[in-house]
Amino acid sequence: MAHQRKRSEPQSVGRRSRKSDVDYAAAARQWAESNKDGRRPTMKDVAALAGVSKKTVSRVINDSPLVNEATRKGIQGLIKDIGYQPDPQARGLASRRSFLVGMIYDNPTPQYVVNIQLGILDVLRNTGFELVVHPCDRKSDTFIEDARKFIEVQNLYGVILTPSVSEDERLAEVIRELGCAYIRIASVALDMQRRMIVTNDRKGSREAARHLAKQGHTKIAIIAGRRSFRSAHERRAGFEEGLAEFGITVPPEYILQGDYTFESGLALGSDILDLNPSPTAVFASNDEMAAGVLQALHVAGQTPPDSLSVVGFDDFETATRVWPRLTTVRTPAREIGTLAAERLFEFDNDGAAGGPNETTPRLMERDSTRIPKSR
Amino acid sequence: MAHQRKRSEPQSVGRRSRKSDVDYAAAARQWAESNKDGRRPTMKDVAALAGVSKKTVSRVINDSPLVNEATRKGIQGLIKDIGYQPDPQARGLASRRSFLVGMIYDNPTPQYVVNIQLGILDVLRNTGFELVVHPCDRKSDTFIEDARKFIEVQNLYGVILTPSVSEDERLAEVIRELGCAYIRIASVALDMQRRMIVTNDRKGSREAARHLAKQGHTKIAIIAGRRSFRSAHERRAGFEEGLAEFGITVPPEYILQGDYTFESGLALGSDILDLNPSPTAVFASNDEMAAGVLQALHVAGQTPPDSLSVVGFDDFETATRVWPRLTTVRTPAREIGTLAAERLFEFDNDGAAGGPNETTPRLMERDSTRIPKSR
DNA sequence: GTCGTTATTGACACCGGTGACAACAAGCGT
DNA sequence: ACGCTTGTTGTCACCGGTGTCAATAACGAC
Repeated sequence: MAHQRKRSEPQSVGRRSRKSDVDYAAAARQWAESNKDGRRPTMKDVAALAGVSKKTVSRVINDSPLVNEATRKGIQGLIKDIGYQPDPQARGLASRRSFLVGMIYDNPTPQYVVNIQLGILDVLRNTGFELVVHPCDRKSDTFIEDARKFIEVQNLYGVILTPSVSEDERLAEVIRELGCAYIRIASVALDMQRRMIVTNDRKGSREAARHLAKQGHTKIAIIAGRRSFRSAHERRAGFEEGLAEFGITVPPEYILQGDYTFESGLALGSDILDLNPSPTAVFASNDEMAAGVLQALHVAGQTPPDSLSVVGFDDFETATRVWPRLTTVRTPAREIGTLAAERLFEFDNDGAAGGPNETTPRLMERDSTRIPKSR
Repeated sequence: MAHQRKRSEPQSVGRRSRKSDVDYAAAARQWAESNKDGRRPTMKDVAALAGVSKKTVSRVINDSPLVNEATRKGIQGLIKDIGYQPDPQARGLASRRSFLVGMIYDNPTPQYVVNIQLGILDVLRNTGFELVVHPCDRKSDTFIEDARKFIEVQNLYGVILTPSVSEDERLAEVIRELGCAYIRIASVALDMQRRMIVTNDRKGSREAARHLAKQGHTKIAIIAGRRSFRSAHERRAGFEEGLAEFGITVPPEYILQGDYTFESGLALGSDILDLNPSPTAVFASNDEMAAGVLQALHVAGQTPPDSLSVVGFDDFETATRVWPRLTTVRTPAREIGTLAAERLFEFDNDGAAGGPNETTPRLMERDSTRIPKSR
C-alpha cells in the first residue's frame, strides 16, 4: 500500500516555507461561516482547520513541549477564536483521570462547609476543574466503601478532606491505594506535610487563654469539644497551655464535656452557673457551644459578660449575631479551602517547595469578654 | 468471509437449552479468581463472563425492555457479584449526557446553600449522579456565559437554580437553548409549573402578620428585602395582606428598605427606635436582618421583645442562637432541595403527573414576639 | 556524502461505553 | 410453505479525546 503522505493541506498550500504558513485567522473565519448551526467544535475540527493532526492539537491543549512554537501560537489563537473547549469526559476517559475534585466532609456546620467550598472554588475557577461535594456519615459502616466508590467511579482528580473525616486513617489509606491525590485539613499534621493543611487550633486557643488571663480572669472553665475530634483535644490543650503561661490551672470540676453542639453549650452553660466557686470566664471550644452558654445566661436572667465572660472558637457568622458579640478565635475557612486546593494541584511535585500549608487562627476580641467584676 | 457465529461460549457450553443456561455464579467466581490484581471490571468483562455482547449488558444497565427476563436477571446478579460499575465518563461521552447535576447559586447565605445541597444529595445518593456546585455572581457581566460554558462543557444532566439566579430569565433561556433539564427554585412561579419549586413566601409572611395582629400589635413596621429579589416583594406583600385581614395598614414611614444583610438590619433597627410614634413590632424580611434588629435593640440598652417584637423569615440556625430566640417563618431548605432534585428527574415526563412542587412555610413561634405592653 | 541526533508531527489503536441497524429465532396467519 | 411480526441479540461505527511508537526533516559531525 502506498506510503501515506503527510497531510495534504500544507503540501498543496505551503509553498513559501513548507509549513507554519497556514492562515489561522482565515481558518477561524472559515469555521464561523461554515458553522451557522452553532455546533461546538471538537479537536478534530481544530485539527482540520489548522491543517495538523488531532494529536498536535492535543499537545497544544496539554502544554506539551513537543510542539513548534509557531504552530503552538497559531493553534492557540485558533482555539481561542473559534471557542474550542476540550471535552472533559473524553479527556478523562482517554487519560483515565477526570477533571473533578471531590470534597468529602462530615462536618455539619454549614458556615464551615460553604466557606471551604468557596475557597476551593476560588482556585478551581477557570481551570476547567469542577467541585463535586460528598457529605458522608462516619458512623455509617459503609462510609469508607461509599467514599471509595465515589473516588473510583468518578475517577476523581483529587479529594479534599475536611474534619473530622480528614482524621480517619482508614479512609486515607483507601485513597492512597487508589492512587488519588488528596489533601487533609486538620488541626494537627496527621500525614506527610504536603498532604496536610493544618489549622493549628492549639495556637489559636492559646491566644484565647492569654486574652482572658490578661483581663484578670483566674477562675476559668472549659467546655471541651467532642472527644473523637482531634480539634477538641488541640483546643483544650492549647487553652490550658496559654493559661499555664500565667500560672493558671483549670481544676477538673471546671472542665465540662461538650459535643460541639449548641444544645450541649446551652445545657452546660446552666451547669456552670451552679459551680461553686463560680468561674468568671469560660472557654467554649466552638462558637455553637459558646452561643449556647450565652443563651443559658440569658435564660437565667443574667447579662453576659457581667458575671461570666465567654470565648468561643471558629468565628462563624453566628458569633457576630449573638448578644453580646462573641470574642472568638477565627478559623479562616475560605482561606483554608484555597490552600487545600492549591496544594492539591502540587500533589505530584515530590520534593518541590510547595506553598503554605498552615493557617494561623487569630483572636477576634468582641463584647463577650471583660475584666472580671469581682476581683 | 464466513458468517460470524454467535458467541462461542454458549455454543460450546450450552447444551441443555441453547441459552440462559450460563452459570452466572460460576462466572462470578471465575472472575474473582482470574482478577487477583483487583482490576475494575468493564462492560466487556461482564459481557465475556455472561457470554453475551457488550450491547446486551448495556441494555441491562439502562433498564432497556429489549432484554429477555432470564438474561437480565442473570446479568444483574453477575454485575452485583463482581461489583461492576459502569464508567460515567464513557457513558456520558457516548450518550452525550453526563451524570452530573449542577447547582447554580448566588445566595450568600451558607445555611441555605448547604441545606439545599443536602436535600439534593438525599435524592442523588446511590443513583450514580453527583452534585457539582457552581456559585456565581449575577453582577458579573460574564456570568451567563460562564454558566453556559459550565453546563455545555460538563455536559450536565440537569441544573438546579436557587434564588436569586433562579429569577434570571436570560439564564433560563440559555439553559433551555442548551436543551438541559432544569428546576428553578423561587418564591413564585416564573416558568412552567413542573420546572419550578415554589416556596410560597407570601403565604408564610401572611402567617407572620396574623401572629402579630393576634397578639394585639397594630403599629407594625416592615423591613423589606433587596428590591431585586422576588422574595422581597412576596414577603412584604404577603405580610401586608395578612395585616389587612385585621384591618391594619402599614404607613409608608413604617416601611424601611433593607438588603437582606445583617448590617442593614442593624442599621435599620436603630432607625426604628427613632420612629414616632414607635411601632410595637417589626417584620424583618429575613432572619439576618431580624438578628440585626435585635442587636440594635441590645445596643440601645433595650430588652426585646419588651418594647418591640421582632419577626424574621427563613428560620436559619441563627434564629435559635440569638436572644430572644427569633419568632420566624421556616423555609424548609433541605426539603426544597429534595423536591427540586426529584422534579429534575421528571423533567422529560411531559404531561405526566409529577410530585409536589410547592412548599408551605410554617411559622415558628419563639420568644421575640409578645403582647405589646403599651396597649 | 553518510550517519546519528534532535525536533516535530502523524498514524492508529484504544479508553468504555452507546446508537443505529442488521440478524436471527420463534410464533402466527393464511 | 411463505411472509410478516415480535422478541432478543449482535455488529460495527463512533463519541472526543490520549498513549505509543513510527516517520520525517533538519542539523551537525566525521
